[in-house]
Amino acid sequence: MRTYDYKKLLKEELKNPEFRKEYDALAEEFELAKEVISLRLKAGLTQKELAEKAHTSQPAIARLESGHYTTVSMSFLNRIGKALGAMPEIHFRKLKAA
Amino acid sequence: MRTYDYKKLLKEELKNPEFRKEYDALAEEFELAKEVISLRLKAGLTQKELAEKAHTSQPAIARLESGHYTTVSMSFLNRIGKALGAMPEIHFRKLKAA
DNA sequence: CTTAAATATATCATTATTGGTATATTAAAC
DNA sequence: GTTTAATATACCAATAATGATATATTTAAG
Repeated sequence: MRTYDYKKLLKEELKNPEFRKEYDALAEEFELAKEVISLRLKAGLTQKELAEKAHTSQPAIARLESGHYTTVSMSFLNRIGKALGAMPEIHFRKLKAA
Repeated sequence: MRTYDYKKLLKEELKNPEFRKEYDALAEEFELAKEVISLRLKAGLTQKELAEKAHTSQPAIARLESGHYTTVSMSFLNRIGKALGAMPEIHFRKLKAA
């Protein structure tokens, strides 16, 4: 059985310039996935553990963290947020005129 | 047939302290609805017109603007955003420890 | 290497969201 | 008052998102 300390792990990994660069380079559209992953790791939770807290399944968390969240509902995000001690906020950002 | 100038209308209405107060007093959870309404009015669109641009129905817009968006999907918001020249952004805001 | 935990992918049933339509309500113009 | 446009509400069918499960892959420990 592995013993993880994700909090420490992420912290250490972010000190690594290469890891940091790749971490930050993820496209804008994956911001939410990044946030979920980051919050989950900081809370020291595995996907399975978060899934249990949010009353969902590990595969559902994996789907969310994969970054394909164009097909995600606010109610789902609300449950995830609650399990992570956070709340989702949505705002529309104006784009430059076409 | 009424002729509206929503841009002007909202601007004028927001000058009214009472209107302004009520407008701002809407709960945090209605932020998104407020944004949609504001963006739509600034674009000079009716619910029906926005619905057509977003390939949805006027009642669906009304539902969104009513503020009950815990049951709204990102794909729906993406379409609305596109029609309004904006894009939805989601972030998790950390809550104080329970 | 083996083993075990964590994460990712796939499939299908169930449930939630949205579409479509009708109609009610509100508000403005006349 | 009437008429018309805009918005809101209600209902059910169609569709999309999620649940549930199984399994594959990745990663780390030994």
